[in-house]
Amino acid sequence: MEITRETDYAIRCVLHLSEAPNDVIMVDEIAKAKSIPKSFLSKILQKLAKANIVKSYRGVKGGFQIAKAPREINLLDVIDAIEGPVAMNRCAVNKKFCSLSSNCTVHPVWVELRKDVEKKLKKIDFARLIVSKKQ
Amino acid sequence: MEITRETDYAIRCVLHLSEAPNDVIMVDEIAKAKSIPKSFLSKILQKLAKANIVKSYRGVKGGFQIAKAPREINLLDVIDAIEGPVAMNRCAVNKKFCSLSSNCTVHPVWVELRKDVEKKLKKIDFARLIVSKKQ
DNA sequence: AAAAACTTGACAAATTTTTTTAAAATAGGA
DNA sequence: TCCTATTTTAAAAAAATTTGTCAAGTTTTT
Repeated sequence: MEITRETDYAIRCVLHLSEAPNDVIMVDEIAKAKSIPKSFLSKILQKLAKANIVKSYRGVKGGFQIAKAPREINLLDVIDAIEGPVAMNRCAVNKKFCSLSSNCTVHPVWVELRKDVEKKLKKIDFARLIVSKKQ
Repeated sequence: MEITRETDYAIRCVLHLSEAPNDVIMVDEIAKAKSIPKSFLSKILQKLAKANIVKSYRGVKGGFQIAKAPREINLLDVIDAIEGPVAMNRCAVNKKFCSLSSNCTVHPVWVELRKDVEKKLKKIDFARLIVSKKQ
């Protein structure tokens, strides 16, 4: 029941960009600052760009920049961008995965737990994560 | 952020055994009843046995039986037995995995979320899961 | 035109999950 | 007691997923 390495990297990356919202930063710099394999990070940034969390600029002087105010981005946004919908069990997203379907008494537990976790993750925005760093 | 297939199987299995606490049931029967690959289930049952959630009997007339009252076993017990300590991020269990260690502002979020999820899972015992089935 | 930097897709390595196979143990009967 | 069918146990193999790499292509600035 863990987030993946990829998601962890994505969060670090958004954190880095959030700390300098006005700067366009190269993949290489983020990779070094946050100890993330560069080519893997490139891919992650693509997903974040598609989710409109970061903007990309190509060519010389290119790089990535946060696409909106850090307080407008929360942990759930990033996790969703990378992993897709959060679920504890695949059947909590799509019931066809639940071979026992209708009479599965555990199913509702996953659904509720999922809602709970989502609610919590939505509360943590990146402005807050930066602030707590400065303390 | 999902539980594994293995954990899902383990829960179904404990559920099956909880429904007949006085019976010793063969792997094969559980496997068929709950749509779990038989040999994979064997492995899962070993882990459950080590965690003292089920008892095993070998030889002819052998099989598995629930080791304590269903109300004494909760979802967290089973997940812990299979996956080890629940964490959202590996660094929430052991800080040495967190390359950014001391100044990682996300770390406390995982720790708290973990506590939350554990608390919820601990509340769901198998007596309850059976009851809701009968309704 | 050349250099710098992102984009994309294919591929490879590592890890985890699932399945298969062979070994060990036991109840029960000859 | 000893054999055998039955069942668990354990190790190994296969499949799937995750993580990481690389190279060719595209865009932008100088």
